[in-house]
Order: sequence, then C-alpha cells, then structure tokens
Amino acid sequence: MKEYFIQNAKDFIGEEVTLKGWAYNVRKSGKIWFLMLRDGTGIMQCVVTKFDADEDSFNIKDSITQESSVIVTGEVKEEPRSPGGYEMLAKKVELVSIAEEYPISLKEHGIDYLMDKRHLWLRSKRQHAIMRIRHTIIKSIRDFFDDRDFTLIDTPIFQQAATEGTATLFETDYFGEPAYLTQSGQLYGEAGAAAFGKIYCFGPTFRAEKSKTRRHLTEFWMVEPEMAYYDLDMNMDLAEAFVQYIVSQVLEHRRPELETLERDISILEGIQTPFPRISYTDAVKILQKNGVDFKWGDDFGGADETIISSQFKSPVMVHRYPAAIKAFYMKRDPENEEQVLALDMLAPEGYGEIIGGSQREDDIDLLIQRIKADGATEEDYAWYLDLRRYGSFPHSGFGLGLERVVTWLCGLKHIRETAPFPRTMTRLNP
RNA sequence: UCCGGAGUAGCUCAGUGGUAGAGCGAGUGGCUGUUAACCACCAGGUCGGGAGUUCAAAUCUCUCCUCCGGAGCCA
Repeated sequence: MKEYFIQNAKDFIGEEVTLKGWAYNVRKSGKIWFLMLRDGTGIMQCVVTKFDADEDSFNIKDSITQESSVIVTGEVKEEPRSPGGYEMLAKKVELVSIAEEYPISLKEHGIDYLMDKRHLWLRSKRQHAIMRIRHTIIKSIRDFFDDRDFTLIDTPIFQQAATEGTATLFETDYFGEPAYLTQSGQLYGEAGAAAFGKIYCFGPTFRAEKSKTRRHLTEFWMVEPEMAYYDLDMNMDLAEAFVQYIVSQVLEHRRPELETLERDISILEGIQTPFPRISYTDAVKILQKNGVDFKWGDDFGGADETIISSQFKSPVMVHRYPAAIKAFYMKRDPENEEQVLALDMLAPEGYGEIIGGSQREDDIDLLIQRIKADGATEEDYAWYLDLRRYGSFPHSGFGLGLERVVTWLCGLKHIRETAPFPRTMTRLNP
C-alpha cells in the first residue's frame, strides 16, 4: 500500500488507502459518524457507517476521544459536502491509543493557557499553518543564498563580548569565566567574508532586554549575509531581491495556509521590486509632514516606523542614519561625517523593522576611533581589527529577523506564535 | 524599569454590598450527511493569596503574587 498523506488526497481518488493520525474532532449521529482525522499534513473527514465498516470499527464511536490516535482504511472520494472537498469512506477503523480528556477544545482559549499547552497547541490548524509558512520562509532563505554561491558559516553562540555595546546579554558560566549568548554573528561573518567572499550565518540569537511587546522574543533566529566588495547600494539590491524572493515563495507554496490565517493575500501580491529607498533625512521629513515632533538625530520608535512604512505598498529601505544612533562598525558616509552607510528595511502594514544592515567600516583608524568612543579598547576587538590589518576590503551585510518576517507574512498580531516554542520574558516552559 | 488592564466551574466569560451564573468541554441517553453538528438530562466552585471595613464582601480598602497590553531598546 502506498504511503499516503492528506495533503495529497487528490492523487488518491478512488483508491483504498490507510491513514494514520489523530482524531481532530468527532461528530456522531445514530448510525453514521464523522471522524475529522489529522495526519500532520492536513485534516480529512472520514465517514464511518454500519454499512461500510465492520461492527468493531463502527463501535469505536463510543470510546474515541479528541486526539485519540487512529488508523483508518477506506476509499478516498471527492465530496463537496466535506470540508476540504475530499473524504474517506471507512472500511476499518483501529484505535491505537485513547486520549485522555484533551485540554484544548475547538472553542476559544486565552493566550496564556494556550502557551502553557504549546506542545499540544501546535496541533491546531492555525498553529499548523504558521509553522508551515515558517518552514517555507526558512527554506527560501537557505535556497536564496545557496543559489547565489554564498557559503554557510556557522558563528558561535557562546561569545566573550557583546557585538554592539548597548544590548543586554544573557550571561552564562563558562568554566568559571563569564560568557554571553550571541546577539549577532556579524563580526564573525566579516571574517568569513574575507575567507569565502560571500557568506551567511543563520541561527538563534539572544537578547536579555526586559521588553514585553508583541515584537520581541528573548530567543529568535536571524540570518546574516556578509559580502566582500559590496557597497551600500549593492547591499540594498541584495536585501530587496532576498525579501521579494521570500514573499514569492510563500505565495507560491503556502496559499492554503495564508487562507487559513485569513491573511489578505492581495497585499502580499502587491509587493514588487524595486523597493522604495529613502534616506533617514527624508524619512524625518515624512514624519514631520505627518505632524510628528521629530528631531534629526533621534531614532525611530514603533509608531514612527508605522508612519514611514504606511507611505508605501512594498517594504521601504531607509538608509544613511545618524552615526550616533548606530553601531560602531558601520562605515562613515564619505559625503557626510554625521551619518553612516546603514540601512533598515521596514515591512508594510506597521510590522516594523525586518532588516538592519550596513556597509562596514574598512578604515582601521576610523574603526579604532569608534571603538574607543564606545568605551572599549583595541584589545577587546583584537581579532576583528586583524580583518582590517590583513587585506582590508569594502564589505557589507545585513541581518533579517526570521520571526518578524513570519509575523508580517502571516499577518499576526503577536510574534510569539511564530516560534514553535517561543521564549519571552515570562515564558521558559514548555 | 515605567504606565495601563485583568485574575470567578476544566475552558471562555457575565455578575458593583444581600442564597454562585451562562455557553462550551466532561458524563448519560437520542439521531444515517454532520460542518466549532444538534436535542434532552446531569455533575462540576477555597470567586488569585493574605489582611481590613461591614450585620453581610466575588463586589469596597490595603498589600502581595501572576498574567496581558503599551513605552524604552531592538531583529
């Protein structure tokens, strides 16, 4: 017998198949009952009647409970009355295990209750759709860079010091010495770019900031490409092609899941390259035109980002930020000492920053100046400075926050649903 | 850390000083085309913890705890 998955039901019409899964829901009538069976790829309505199934199979209706594991054998049919358009007429039903009373009913539950049951909540339709979209986004990320001859360079999760002085890091005891969980692989990525030309790292990152908002996790995944001999414009070219590719892959492969989430797909279809590019200075003008009391030199808050991004249908790239509000490694703009060759990409619909990047400072003297201005020493960044000593080169890169992109593309209100087991300030279990 | 909001049945909630409620879920029975099925019956409570006011507190006051939302910071 062929291997069979519910998502491929249309390939099995008229055939007898065996379906192994769990009871999503059961509706009983006198001499007929309907089993909504979940197999991990979808949900299939199985019809069990006294005519078509044997007596033992039929009587399972008296003992089966929500999420009991079952194996059903029967013929796949097209059936307009069935949710999904297909159903299975059961000949045989086997109970593998009877589930105890399942804590997640098909009715509404509060977010904290559901997060306590996250290991079970993942089985529900909505979470299933989100995780499959997340999967497609991750695959798109890898495919995009792999297809462009980027080499994957994994960067360490234990790090001795902060990448950017300001962020609060998680400290661990590393054989008696303090070590910190990484907040970025970027500095290591630059070493990789000098060795391999174009690289990316993709892994978990950690922020210990006590932020409780819909946009923050303490543990999230970030992909960070780094490219030798790329300037700011080339960096932005790559960033927009990258995001456009992710959007197109989700639209191509995850339309049913977007529909499950009731995402407005037309908004995603309206995203097109080239993405708008505006300077920080122009972004400030947009804010001022919209009545925001904003001074050149301040950083944008969430509300400011929403105003700026709402001017455009596609993600907008804001470039050339004030040096004072950006990291020490960003290259100074040769045309204006006050600003650096940075870029942020803001997603539409108020979803905020999904990419932050820059051309990197390749002049060792200027870099040392910035390091000292941050209160650090040359010794702190000894190996990083070596990259400028031994064949310095223009290079650029950016970081994209995976969960922020999942939130945006799924149209979610909160980032915590985008990770299988999210970590927030108040959530370490399950 | 700061500013708001919430905590009542397994779940989601109503209940503003006078006998603790509903829907769903669980249980029992019925039903051959159900769509979060439906109908009938039924069980289920330390009203977040502690203290106070009052003849009387889920309800008013104080305090603690937990969670939610937002700000700052960031991806």
